[in-house]
Amino acid sequence: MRTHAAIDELSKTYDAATVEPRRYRQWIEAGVFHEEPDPARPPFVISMPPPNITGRAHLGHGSTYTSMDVLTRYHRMLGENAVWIPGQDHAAIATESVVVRALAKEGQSRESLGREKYLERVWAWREQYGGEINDAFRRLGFGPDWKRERFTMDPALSAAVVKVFVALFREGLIYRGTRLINWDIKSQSTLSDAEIEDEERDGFLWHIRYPGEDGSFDVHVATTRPETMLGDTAVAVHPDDDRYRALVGKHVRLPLTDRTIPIVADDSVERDFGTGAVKVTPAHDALDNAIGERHGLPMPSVIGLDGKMTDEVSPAYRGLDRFEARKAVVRDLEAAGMLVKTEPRRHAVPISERSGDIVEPLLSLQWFCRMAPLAAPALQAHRDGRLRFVPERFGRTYEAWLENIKDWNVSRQVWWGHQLPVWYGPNEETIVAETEAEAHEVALRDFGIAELRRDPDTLDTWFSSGLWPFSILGWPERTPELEHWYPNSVLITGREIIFLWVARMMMLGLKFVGDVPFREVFVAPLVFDDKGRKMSKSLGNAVEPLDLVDKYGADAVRLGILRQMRLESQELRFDERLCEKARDFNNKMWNALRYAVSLPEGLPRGGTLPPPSQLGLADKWILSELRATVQRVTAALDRYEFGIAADAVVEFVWYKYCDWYLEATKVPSESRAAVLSFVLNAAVRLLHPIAPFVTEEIWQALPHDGQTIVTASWPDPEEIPDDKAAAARYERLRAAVTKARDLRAELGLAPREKLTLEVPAALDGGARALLALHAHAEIVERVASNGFAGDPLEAVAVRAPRGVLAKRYRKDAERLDDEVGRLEKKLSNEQFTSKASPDVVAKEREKLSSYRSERERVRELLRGLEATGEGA
RNA sequence: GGGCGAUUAGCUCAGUUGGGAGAGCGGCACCCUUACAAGGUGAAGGUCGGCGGUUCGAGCCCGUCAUCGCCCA
Repeated sequence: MRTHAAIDELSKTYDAATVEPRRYRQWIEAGVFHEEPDPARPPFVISMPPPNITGRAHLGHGSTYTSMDVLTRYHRMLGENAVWIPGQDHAAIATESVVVRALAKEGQSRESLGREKYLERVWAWREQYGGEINDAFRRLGFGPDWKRERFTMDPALSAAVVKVFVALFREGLIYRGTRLINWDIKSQSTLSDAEIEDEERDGFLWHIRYPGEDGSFDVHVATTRPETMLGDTAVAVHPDDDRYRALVGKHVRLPLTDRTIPIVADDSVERDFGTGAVKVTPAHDALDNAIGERHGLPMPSVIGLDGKMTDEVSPAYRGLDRFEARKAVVRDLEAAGMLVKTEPRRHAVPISERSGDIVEPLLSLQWFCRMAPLAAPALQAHRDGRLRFVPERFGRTYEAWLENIKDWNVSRQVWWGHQLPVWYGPNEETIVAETEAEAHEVALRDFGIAELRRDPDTLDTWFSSGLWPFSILGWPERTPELEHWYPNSVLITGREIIFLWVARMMMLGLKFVGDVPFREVFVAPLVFDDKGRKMSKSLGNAVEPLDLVDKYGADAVRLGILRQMRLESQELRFDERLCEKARDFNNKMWNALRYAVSLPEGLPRGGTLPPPSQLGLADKWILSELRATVQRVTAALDRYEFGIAADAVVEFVWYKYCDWYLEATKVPSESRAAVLSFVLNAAVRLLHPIAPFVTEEIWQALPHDGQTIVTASWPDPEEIPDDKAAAARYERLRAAVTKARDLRAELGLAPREKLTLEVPAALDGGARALLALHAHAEIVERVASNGFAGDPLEAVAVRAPRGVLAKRYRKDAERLDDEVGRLEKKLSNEQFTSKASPDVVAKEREKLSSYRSERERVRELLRGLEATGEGA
């Protein structure tokens, strides 16, 4: 396919808004993102972390999801069997709260509708709004294999969930029990740690006196939650704390109750907190619960699921809301003379991300998954290198979590999700089965009962996402997809879900498929605003990526963000100016295309270069630079260094290709059209994974092979000529030009006025033409400096009034004196020459001699000035 | 309290195994030079957070302190 557009057919500025939707449509119609498993090619597979159906595109997707798109596109161009599998997460709690809120506006509720009608309603909601984020992804140019899109609630994926649950139950890894969990009172469900955010809030630290049972001592404890004292069952101190050593084993009277509680010694107590003695409320605090477990303490629940005080407390507080109870307790403690003091204190309060309510830790009968047996293989996989984190340090985070793993509360009091495959008989007989029919069979066989009710709870959303890398490939069937694409090549995610998600996929993948779900985990940086604050809805500083796409185009948003990405940095500071700059760059590249197609001789067919004998100095230089750029970009992408890769292309295209090579071709040559076209074609392929649209548009307008740049091949550095001597010579020419431009300003010459350059007679015509062009100069021969032995380019000088030149040369000479002096001193240092590596010493000697000869040149020019006394 | 990361020009960031610091933006000067003003050319701007150590030599390695951020408890 070839298109030779005349320059006036191409708009003067690149118009992303019209190009992007058109190109995306073409890609979809051509099916370029779809792959079938092909054992003949190496696989490259990424499972898209499924966004919530309630989710919206945010800038975080700019770094993580763009990285996935870039890698998939890059590996596709390398000829691999590259696929990026998309999908969505049903997001139980988030979706439920959205739908319940909508129902509330109609005066309805889950219960008033009934489970079946309610679920229909949620599905309808999903149909209507669940696709929004995919539309956003398309606008961002993402190219996953849409035909393979999966949803965690798809029948096949739901069946996988049930299968895993039943298998884990039968192995004794899933059990039902009463444990401390995070309770969201407003949404009436348990929460995972990830759904809780600690927020600093103003409160008080109340110091309470617990009198000794025998009246011989008092113990003071401090708390930010005085209402929980009604559920205290001990006071704990550190075993090595001399202040309390004698009291351990004694009892104190718990104020406002008729109970006495023991003083226990426990290592976990912080001696420096408050008085060093802490109240222990095992039913309402995680640390206290652990102490309670260790010491076999009773665990009365004093706050109920409704947030009100339970029957465990005295009638005076019973039924009070937890915050009213706090006031009442403080008031009564004060009246009883048990309140020692009250000090204002800012402290962390756990807030439900879903409801905004203060989370209540409490004891509840729930389903749990025993994690230790699953964690051991996951830990081992990392230790023996089957799993690798990039950057590596996140591997330590992963290990630390697995080493201290706790059982996982998998049940949620939500209706939207995977309902537990659990049935109960009239006497709480518990049956776990893959289907209702099987449950009845088992019930009849094992318990002789026919009447069953199903557990209304659903599974934690992370349970189904933990199966994601293999459930989307068809597990438990041994599909070709599963055979060829598992393990995935890499997982890309943010560090905040290493525990919740990454570790669980590892554990479940190893357990059920028998291998790691992915070989590498790339942890992408979080996106911060330009002031270094984390972007969040609550701060109101989140930037809407689609607004940016409207303003600058998707390519510019992607390029702008990726240029900021660095491997070791945890934060990506976003500034809209980055997108603006990237848009400018796209336009620059676009105009390079306009220039190329406007050459009167036209662009040659086919992508081949003329033989080296027909290449000029500038041609050889730009080709060497291109080759180095290909190597740099390839190496960077292989190391997940997206910022380095993007920078390398931009620097090459803008500051080498456009600023110098393109200018150089304004001296007509036989080779220029072929080289311009070859280099730009390769450059847009290098950039295509990062900026897919503009590169396609340019590639299509250049001579090319194939239907689309999406499936074009990655540039091969071995096919690009590399003439180091020629490249070095062009660098000398560039240096001469830059020097000449320096003097322009001092001469007060306008850019359009011509400079005069004096060159040695020995300088070849090709170099003269390039000098004249780049420096906008007239070339005259200077007879004076014919004795110069080096490259005549080094003897190029500007003709200017004696005073101006003398000033300039003296400044240069001074600088060179400094350099020469520095190196002479260094090289005369016995310590340096004997201890530094011979390599380095040789390099320094070389530098010295080049500075010396440069200084010689300058001195010669100065002498020449003084001898002739000539001006201009 | 424990762990991790950052600190380089006014701002955002580069700086490859240690061999006298770079880019972009902003500000300044000059230019609409026919690919591009979403552009070009040039000049200015830095005790590389502080202190100490290793080394012939430290932005880079080690220690320590300070400030900021993230994670865990």
